[in-house]
Amino acid sequence: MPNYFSYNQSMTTLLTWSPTKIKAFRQALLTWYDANRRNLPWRVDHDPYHVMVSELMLQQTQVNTVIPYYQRFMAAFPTVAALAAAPESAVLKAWEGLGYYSRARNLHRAAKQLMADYGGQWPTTAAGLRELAGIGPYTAGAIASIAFNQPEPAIDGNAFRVFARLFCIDADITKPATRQLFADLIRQLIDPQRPGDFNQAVMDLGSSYMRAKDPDAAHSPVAAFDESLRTDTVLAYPVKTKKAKPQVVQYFALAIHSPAGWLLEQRPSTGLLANLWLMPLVARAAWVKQPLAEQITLAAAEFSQRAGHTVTLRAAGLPLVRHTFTHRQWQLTILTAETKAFALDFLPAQWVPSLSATNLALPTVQKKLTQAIQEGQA
DNA sequence: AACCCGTGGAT
DNA sequence: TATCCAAGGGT
Repeated sequence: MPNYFSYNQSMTTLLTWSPTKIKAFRQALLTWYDANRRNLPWRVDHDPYHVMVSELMLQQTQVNTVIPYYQRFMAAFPTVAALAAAPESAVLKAWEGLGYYSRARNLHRAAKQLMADYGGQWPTTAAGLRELAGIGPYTAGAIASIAFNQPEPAIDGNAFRVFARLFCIDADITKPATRQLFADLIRQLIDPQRPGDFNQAVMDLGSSYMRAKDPDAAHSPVAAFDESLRTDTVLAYPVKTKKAKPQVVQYFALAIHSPAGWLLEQRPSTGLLANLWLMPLVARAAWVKQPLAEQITLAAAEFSQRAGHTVTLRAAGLPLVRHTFTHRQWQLTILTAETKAFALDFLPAQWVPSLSATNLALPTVQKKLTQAIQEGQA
């Protein structure tokens, strides 16, 4: 069966719907949305700051996960000006546990841009919004349409899935070039009177009747427009290539304790968990074939050199801590050291009296380490 | 273009 | 348990 769209064809000539059908689609979608829209904390108004914070948090993150973070973030940073004035450490602490921490740093950067470069005046077009840190094609379209009533598509995973099914589009949505295909289509479908509601309705549709797993396309408000339903191919869309498995990396995690507390090291300002705080790690890859006792001696030597202070490390006898990121799985073997409170002149590090009550932003993997250590002490 | 960047829920 | 995935952006 031929698809309505193929990878190298122009969308303009392939939208087979009549103007009448397009209007009927908009009405079916928006009527359903008006009666069934989710009540979400960032939907109480169309304030661009509220939209921006919610959209950044919602990138690759589920709605239910975001809600409490959004509430706390708004309480801590009620306005763009407040966010711009805050230290990055406070912003990261508010983001702690939400993941993809570059989003928090970009959001902070965008707030500073708005205050410093734009005099607090928001750009109101998608192209203008794209100049702000952390705002890509999706988020620019979302803010432009929701906050500024611009007829811009907001093409997230929901929109890809919804329109791939409605039109049986088999282009691979993981390929950047495919976005243009969908954008050309959605620009013709979007309701020029209510673009923000149109985009949000597509998202609500994509998280309910047209969800990825266990959809209920037959009862969707746009079932009559759904070519994949008509051809019984709903689950064939969208087409996407699979992700690679995360690679395993082994480290020693150093639980170094002194009268001043536990030692936490700040991660580098780029890369994984940038600027967050974590017990010092020592890579084991170069030593994997050596006996454990030898590895511990080598790890102590390496860390002592880094810290400018000699420590003696011991196996803690605690369970291996595993933590999986998008592209890596860490396997952490905890080593312990009891030491005096040496000066931290050579490490971006701090002594913290309590691992569970600190103003430093801790990634989830550190919380797993903390839990393993506390259970070992109990 | 291909790869990097977190986390928790669902199955 | 393993896998997928959820309102993507940066480089």
